[in-house]
Amino acid sequence: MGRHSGSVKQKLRKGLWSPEEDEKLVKYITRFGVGCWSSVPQHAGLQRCGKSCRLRWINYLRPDLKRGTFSQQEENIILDLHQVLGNRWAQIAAQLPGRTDNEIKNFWNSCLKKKLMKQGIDPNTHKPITGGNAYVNDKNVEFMDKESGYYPSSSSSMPVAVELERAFDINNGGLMLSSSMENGSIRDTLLSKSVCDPLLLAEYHSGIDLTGYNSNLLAQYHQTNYGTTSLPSLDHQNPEFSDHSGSKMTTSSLLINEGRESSSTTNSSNMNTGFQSMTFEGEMFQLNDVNVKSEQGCVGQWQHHMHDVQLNNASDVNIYPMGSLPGEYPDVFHQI
DNA sequence: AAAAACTGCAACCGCCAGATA
DNA sequence: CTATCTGGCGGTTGCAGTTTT
Repeated sequence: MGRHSGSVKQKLRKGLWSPEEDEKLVKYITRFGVGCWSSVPQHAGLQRCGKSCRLRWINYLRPDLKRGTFSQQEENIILDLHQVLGNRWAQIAAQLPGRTDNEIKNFWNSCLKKKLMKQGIDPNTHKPITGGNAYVNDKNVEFMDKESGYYPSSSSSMPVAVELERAFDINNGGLMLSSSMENGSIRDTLLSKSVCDPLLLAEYHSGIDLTGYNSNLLAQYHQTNYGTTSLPSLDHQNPEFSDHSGSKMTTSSLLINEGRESSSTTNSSNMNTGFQSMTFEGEMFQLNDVNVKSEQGCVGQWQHHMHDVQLNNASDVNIYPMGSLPGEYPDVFHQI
């Protein structure tokens, strides 16, 4: 196989890089750029394998590395993305400019993992470790890090998957976090969809930028994945709504007051629940499924399946993106 | 003060997929 | 089509520095 291949049997150096070696590598890459790594050691005068040179450059010598401690925002992004992507460090690193997969992996293993466990959250599943169910209302505080403000009860920066998970576990009008997997993990749910845009979800939800699609982070994501920073307008989205019989809603616009329980269509009180439901004309609506497809980098379609509800006339209901408040983002979704 | 335990992180290892001969 | 090469990735190790006993 290709591993450790090469005719040169001369002894290669291992272990930590010396400043002299770093200098040689930097000089070479600066002058000739990154190309065939297997030939770099020979040309740069290094007693290392090409793989080692590559790693040293990518993880340490590259000039665009940020280094230093992770910011709270970076930490939140890692947590959100890990929840969706799992240990796909390279993919996570792609969303964090100046950070390497190795750095993020180390940060996760040495810090975030422990932090989550301290909060009673299983770092693998991102679900509460404690047995049985835990009510979210008020009591969810015990799973939060009050100091860092992560998982606040207002849900404004709660990881999207947690929030969505909550949406799946509604019981007798009370919201529950379930430690069982009977409803499937959010990760499974999202990954089972045709295309998923996790960063979009994370950012969309987090309230980093209420205009959602315009942040640099997302622009970079789209540049990386779709070769363009031109971001779609929310106005172009075409959600479809149907009841579980499959018939389309006839509403001109339908409000799913994301992340909050609404006591009326225009009033978003009861902010503590953080699940996706609403009350309209005295009836409670809940989301049982969220299907997020991505077409050319945008959410092309949301599909919300309602249960036990026949919604015939809800023309005065609107839809808001996660994290926004009614009035801040009116009429971004239109019925098709 | 010394030894042990812990922590953070750089680097290595083995596997894999895609490219190329 | 097969074998080989290469780069990329995630898991793991080893070591230096720090903290605790």
